[in-house]
Amino acid sequence: MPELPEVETVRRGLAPAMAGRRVDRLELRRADLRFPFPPRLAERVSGARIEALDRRAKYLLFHLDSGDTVLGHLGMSGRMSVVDAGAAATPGAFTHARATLPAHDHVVFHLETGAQVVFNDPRRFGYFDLVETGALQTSRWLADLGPEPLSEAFSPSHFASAFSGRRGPVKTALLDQTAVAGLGNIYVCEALWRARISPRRRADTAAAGARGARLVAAVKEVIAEAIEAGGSSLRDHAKADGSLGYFQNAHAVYGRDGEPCPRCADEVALVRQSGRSTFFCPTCQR
DNA sequence: AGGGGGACCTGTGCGC
DNA sequence: TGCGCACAGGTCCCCC
Repeated sequence: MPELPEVETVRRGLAPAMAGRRVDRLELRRADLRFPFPPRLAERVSGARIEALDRRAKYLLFHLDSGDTVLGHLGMSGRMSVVDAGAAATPGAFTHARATLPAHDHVVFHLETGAQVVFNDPRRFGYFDLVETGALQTSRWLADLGPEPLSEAFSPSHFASAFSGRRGPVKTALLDQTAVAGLGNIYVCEALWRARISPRRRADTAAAGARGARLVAAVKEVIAEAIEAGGSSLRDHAKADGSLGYFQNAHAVYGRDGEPCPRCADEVALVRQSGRSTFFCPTCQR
């Protein structure tokens, strides 16, 4: 599920249920996810009020009135769903409303309203940490991130200098979160297609001059449109209420190998770069 | 420093 | 119908 647009979609879905609410109890149903939970996490969150929900790159940030922030990452298969007070009171409705296996419900925020926010993650690549809000930007999670793609800081000049001297393929470089943060496999493939740049092109030449400006613009467009669409729902739901995003219908190349390129009608190709699938049109991406 | 590969997990879909 | 393999939206760590 989770690249920046999916995480932003989750944030928007959770905010009405969580912002301004007190957490009666944080329930941890196992000792760890990808990493061990920080010491006394449940005690330090239970009883605190969530002042605001924020997002940085693919991280969810739950700012507490205690001065701490819960930082969460969804990994590959993590999702967060709101189960409202009525449904939570009815065991059958509880699981039915979310269409996920309760076996992988690892963390539950029990809110003062009676609503529950459930973190479900079959693969357990997701994780939570607790960081002093004032130290967030320098924390190990956020310190090295590049700018948000939709910010002015992600400009052609920033991009060109961030990739200067990088001779590896631009596809791989874009997945590295230090030049621009929040992109993953789907949106990198889609942005390169829009910019008509080959994923195999050297990063430094892809990010320079007119090409670089095209790529920056393409990244911004793709990310903005995907957020607007509620993200991409590939094999499960993206949204906090269990409904589907629909940006997957707008994918030009991702997951469409063998289909005609929407621009030139030649066949979309699938190659492997650094162990990950890359979809692109070899004819109109150069 | 940059780049590649393996590791971490479970679920699913496909070919035989 | 069943089995085994490849693959999945991420990123961390080790190695060259």
